[in-house]
Amino acid sequence: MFALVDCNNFYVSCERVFRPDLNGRPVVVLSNNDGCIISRSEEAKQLGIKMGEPAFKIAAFLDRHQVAVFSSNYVLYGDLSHRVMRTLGQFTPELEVYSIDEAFLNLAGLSVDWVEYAWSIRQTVRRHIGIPVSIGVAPTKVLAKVANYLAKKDPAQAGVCVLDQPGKITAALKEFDVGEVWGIGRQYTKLLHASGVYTAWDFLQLDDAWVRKNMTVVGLRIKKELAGIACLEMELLPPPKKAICTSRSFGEDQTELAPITEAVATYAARCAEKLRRQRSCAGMMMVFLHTNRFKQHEPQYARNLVCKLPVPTNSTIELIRYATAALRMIYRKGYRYKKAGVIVMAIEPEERIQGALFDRMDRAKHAAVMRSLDAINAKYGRDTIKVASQGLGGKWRLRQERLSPCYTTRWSDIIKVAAHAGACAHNEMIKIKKPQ
DNA sequence: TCTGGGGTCCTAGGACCC
DNA sequence: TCTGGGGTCCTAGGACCC
Repeated sequence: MFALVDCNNFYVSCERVFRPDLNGRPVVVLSNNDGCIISRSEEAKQLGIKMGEPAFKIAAFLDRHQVAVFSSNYVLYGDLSHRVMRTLGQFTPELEVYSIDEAFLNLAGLSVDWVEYAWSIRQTVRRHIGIPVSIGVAPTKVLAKVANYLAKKDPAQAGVCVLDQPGKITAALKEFDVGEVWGIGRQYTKLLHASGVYTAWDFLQLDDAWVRKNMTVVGLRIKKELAGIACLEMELLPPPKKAICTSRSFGEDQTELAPITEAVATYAARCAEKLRRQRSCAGMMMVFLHTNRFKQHEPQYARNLVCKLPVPTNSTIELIRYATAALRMIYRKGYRYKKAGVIVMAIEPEERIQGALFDRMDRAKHAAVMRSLDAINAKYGRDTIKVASQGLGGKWRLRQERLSPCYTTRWSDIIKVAAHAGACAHNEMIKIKKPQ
């Protein structure tokens, strides 16, 4: 049996952990640059606010309904996610962290009552971290996803759904929209509807050969999993990434090369950090730059440049050098740029890179410098030491006008609890003071 | 004024190898 | 009528996930 544990409205729930006054109120979290709605509380969903909606289009609506709006605070969400995962690890020998807010637990070998076990997981996470979760339990990962979906949607399930009997599974699949099945996206849904397939149960009745032909082996695997045959294994260690991308929209449109160079240097530095964290080097790099495609009346320009590096590297200094050189080659004056990014590819393990005969870089020295840089920044905070071309900040940086404090990761943001004189008279033992 | 960011897997077809 | 057999690597495009 597998359990899928999924945090409810995760980003919103993170914001509420330290703001209990927001419980029962509509709350939303915005994407980077305060662009789109990416997380909604139940109350916000009930108001009809849609996922992915651009915030500026519904600004007046949000105001009118007194919706609490937050910029995304990934430092906070990442930290709370770690804490949730650590707690989940106590309930299984095999934990797969599937995303920032989801994990699979392998329950094989446990002889427990599934419903009770799921309940205790739920209550423990709630008590330790303050985040509500939904739990689906079933014999395969895809079925666990189905169960999780039901746990979330059906209030009668109260956050837990166990599909452990063939009869229960069949009954669930007969009611289950095929488009909600994990791995079946918009295109396949369209295709299936055209073939008269509307529920997960209908899908199970299809011929294997048809599924294989029209939906590749991926579709076939989903079908087997729905039939209760486990094809997807637990992935206990995240495999190293094959490509790493760092890209951002600018806080404001940019026209000059200098600020864009700072941005691209910063993105390259982030890519280098990510490479070093997984102990690998990149052999190729792509830099891209484009204008705002939504502004159709303005001249549009989009270009990218791929370059092969002489020797695979994860040195911030070297990656910045190539990235800014590539940028100079694709930058054209006379456009209003919205976004740029750096992608590193052809990634190989650090200890297995192919040298070059005429390489004149002192790679050992770079590696030593990077180790120091990482150690200092880990201790004193990101970018305590950085390469000068990254700049000291500018209008290209993200707009984050409604950022919450980093309650759990920054000394100055930790909540202060102060006892007030005469508190008892006011029947108010403690008062929580919000940091600015 | 204003529209996110970061990934994976699979297939088909072409070029090439012995 | 028929044309050898067995491979790899790379790319572009399409699907999906959070």
